[in-house]
Amino acid sequence: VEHLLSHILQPLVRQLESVAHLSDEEKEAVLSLPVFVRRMRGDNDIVRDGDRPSQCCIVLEGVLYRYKLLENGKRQIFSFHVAGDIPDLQSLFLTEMDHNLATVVSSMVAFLPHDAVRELNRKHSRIAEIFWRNTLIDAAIFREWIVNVGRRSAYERIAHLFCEVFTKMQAVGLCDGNSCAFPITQTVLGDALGLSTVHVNRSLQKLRAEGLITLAGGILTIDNWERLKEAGGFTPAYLNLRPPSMAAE
Amino acid sequence: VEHLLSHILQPLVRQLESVAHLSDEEKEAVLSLPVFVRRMRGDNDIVRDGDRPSQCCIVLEGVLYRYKLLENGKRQIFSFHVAGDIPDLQSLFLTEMDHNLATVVSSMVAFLPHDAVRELNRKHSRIAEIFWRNTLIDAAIFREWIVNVGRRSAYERIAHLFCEVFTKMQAVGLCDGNSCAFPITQTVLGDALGLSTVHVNRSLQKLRAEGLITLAGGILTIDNWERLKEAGGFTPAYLNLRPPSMAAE
DNA sequence: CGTCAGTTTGACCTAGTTCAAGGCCAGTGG
DNA sequence: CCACTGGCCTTGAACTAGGTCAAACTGACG
Repeated sequence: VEHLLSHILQPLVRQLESVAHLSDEEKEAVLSLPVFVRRMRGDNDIVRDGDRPSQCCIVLEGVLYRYKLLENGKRQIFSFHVAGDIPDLQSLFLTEMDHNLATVVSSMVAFLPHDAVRELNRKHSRIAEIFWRNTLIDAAIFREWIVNVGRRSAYERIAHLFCEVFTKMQAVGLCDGNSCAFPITQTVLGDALGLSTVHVNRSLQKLRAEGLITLAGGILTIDNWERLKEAGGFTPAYLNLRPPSMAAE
Repeated sequence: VEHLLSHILQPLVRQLESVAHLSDEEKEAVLSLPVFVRRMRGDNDIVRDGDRPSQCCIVLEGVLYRYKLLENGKRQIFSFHVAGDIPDLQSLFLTEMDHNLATVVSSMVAFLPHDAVRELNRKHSRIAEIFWRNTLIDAAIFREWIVNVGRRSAYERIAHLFCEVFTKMQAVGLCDGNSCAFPITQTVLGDALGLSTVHVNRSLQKLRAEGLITLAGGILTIDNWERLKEAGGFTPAYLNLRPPSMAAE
């Protein structure tokens, strides 16, 4: 078991376990996927709108994000991804990318051929189900993102995003107490929330002034979880995480 | 073949064929799914946030929509569904609903037990793939919806939504020339686009004044497709429709 | 003919944008 | 060791897209 814990794809297993139970055999199967690992500098596209990738990628370290660019130069971001996530699993069945995938900061990424995933799915229908489930959770997060951008104020949007990111990271063991890495500039934050940088800045200050969070040096600290949750109208059900007790097992 | 064309689930087959090819055997398998059909009045919930449905539903006629309600009473809609759509296929793997599904107008809905879908998936892995693919397209539409709400003006948002709805309906043969049914009130439109009713009204008038569309009596007519597309920044790639030539076959 | 749901209009208001300028590092190169 | 970048964050002032409230209008339907 020792070698499993130190395996390079361990973050993937941890992520899968945050939403479903895996047998030892299934873990073994996942870990033996043939991947090609690459470190990438920050702010770099990995896959672009219009590409037809033949592999999907797994975040091992760092942060990725997905976005679209409009004709007028505006950018909309619709997800952030941390260690263990497979941000472009959808490319397995949607041949042409309809958006871009890029690094926020320097990251380690594993590339996994579609064929290998397909074979894994064929052999382990349970894993295929979990992958499918993962893409469905992705969609559930998009739905909530729509609510966030469509119906919440700037202040609420930011609070909500912080809750979501923190909860997801906690589920895969990437938090340290009530802090987690959050190396995201205010400009990027604005593009994720449909806001201008200036207004993100001001709303952020309000969040700080009210003692809900601390955000500095790329570290987000939740100073008052209850009030932050309330401010963002956050309810974690849509993330479909296993209850912590089960996840612990 | 005659009985196939008049089969009650024919709209489902047509929808599946708009995104993937189906063999005769596969069509037969889909059509023989055991469903329970029900007509529902307009503006009625079918499944609610928090429910744990054991079936999913297929629109046979009419229009459904999915939405969430916020604590403060605001509503955000994130999709409309027409004949052939399976709006809550995700409930197959996400046990608890994170949103509501309701009728816009009086509609005919077929209910399909999860067990039957699972069995179909097991027997026909190609169909399972197509279903998966369908949920991925759902997610792609959500992504574009985020862009719409996050980064486009009211005028652009409405134009974009019209393009999307029209294109989707055309793909399943629900348009009549450059017109299609669009029995959606301005209030509902506002909740879909993150706008107030008043502002939807004014933007709509602009769209009309410029001769891009006609919308009256629940019928949407596209008067200038090119300019409407441009106004909404619409590019249909994300819908992952098969090219019309293939779909025709 | 009244009612009810939906649309339209007007007037006023505010959350958020835009533009432009400073401030604050951390890193680089002399 | 210091000056000089170049990101990023912060601030201020003016502006505008869109929201809110409230009333009038329209048409369908019993």
